[in-house]
Amino acid sequence: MATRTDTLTLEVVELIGTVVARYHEEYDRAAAEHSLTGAQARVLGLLSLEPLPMRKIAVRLKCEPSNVTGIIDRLETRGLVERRPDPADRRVKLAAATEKGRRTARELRDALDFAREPLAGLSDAERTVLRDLLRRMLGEETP
Amino acid sequence: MATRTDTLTLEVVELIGTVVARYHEEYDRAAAEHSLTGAQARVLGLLSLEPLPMRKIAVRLKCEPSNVTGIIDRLETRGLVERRPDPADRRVKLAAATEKGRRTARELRDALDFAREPLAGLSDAERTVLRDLLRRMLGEETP
DNA sequence: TGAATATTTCATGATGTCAAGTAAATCGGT
DNA sequence: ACCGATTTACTTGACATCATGAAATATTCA
Repeated sequence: MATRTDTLTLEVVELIGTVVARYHEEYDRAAAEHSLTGAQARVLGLLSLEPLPMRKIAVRLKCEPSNVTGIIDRLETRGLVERRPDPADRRVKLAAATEKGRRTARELRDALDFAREPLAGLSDAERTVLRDLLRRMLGEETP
Repeated sequence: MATRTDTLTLEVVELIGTVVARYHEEYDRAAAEHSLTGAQARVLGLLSLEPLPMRKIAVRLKCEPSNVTGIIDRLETRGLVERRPDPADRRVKLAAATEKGRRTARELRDALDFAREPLAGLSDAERTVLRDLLRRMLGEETP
């Protein structure tokens, strides 16, 4: 592969590493302000959009379902999430954000300036270019 | 801030989220192939470049020094890392990759195709643009 | 000598895996 | 349509890793 070790590629790889690190710092910082861990914040964010069965949360998180049990337990203890039965399947438990949970998720989103604030330094045209390059890098087609 | 909620910005933010997720998948997968955790692989990568005092590892990882003790313990048990005294300061212990550790780190690096392989779809000019946009996003100046 | 620094140990909690267990749905053969 | 076997969803328990914070030890520095 011709692109493996040239300086330019390595530079981009390194920059992406920095982006990843910066992203996590911001995310964990915002979560910690609400006394949440990164995993809890992530799940709360998912559930603020729609209730989900435990199993689907595990798929989204790419972890074992047994792990989700604990995360939901801790969010439920704090009144941010509740378990509901699924009327269509009695095996399933739906985890749903409470009103308090949705409020927290909204505050969390607003605090997540990581990619918004630094992006302000780029013009619209530049952001468009960046978007398209990232899309192609991720293997999506530009629609 | 004018850039907070426009569609373009949110798209870019989402793409960056995807990049972060993809990066971790690749990293953890590559680490797991050598029976290493993400944290262990990261530390081993650092130490394959140069020996470091425990304290500096903690700074790089942005965690408590007491945490590093355990990570180095586990790498040392597997013969990938060794602790050496610092001749200049007897309080300090230098963690250094062993020959086996350096070999593992090299294999790990070679397996880390995350950002290299997908980058192959971009031309040199595009990669240059991407590099410069990422740099500016991260607040570095283009030298 | 006294304060600061580097590391470790211990207690604790969150996250992750895996194996086993319970409950409910679904499938296949009669 | 029925019933036993399998699959699916979730929880529990045991265990490893990662992370923090407080306290202990050893060494350096002012």
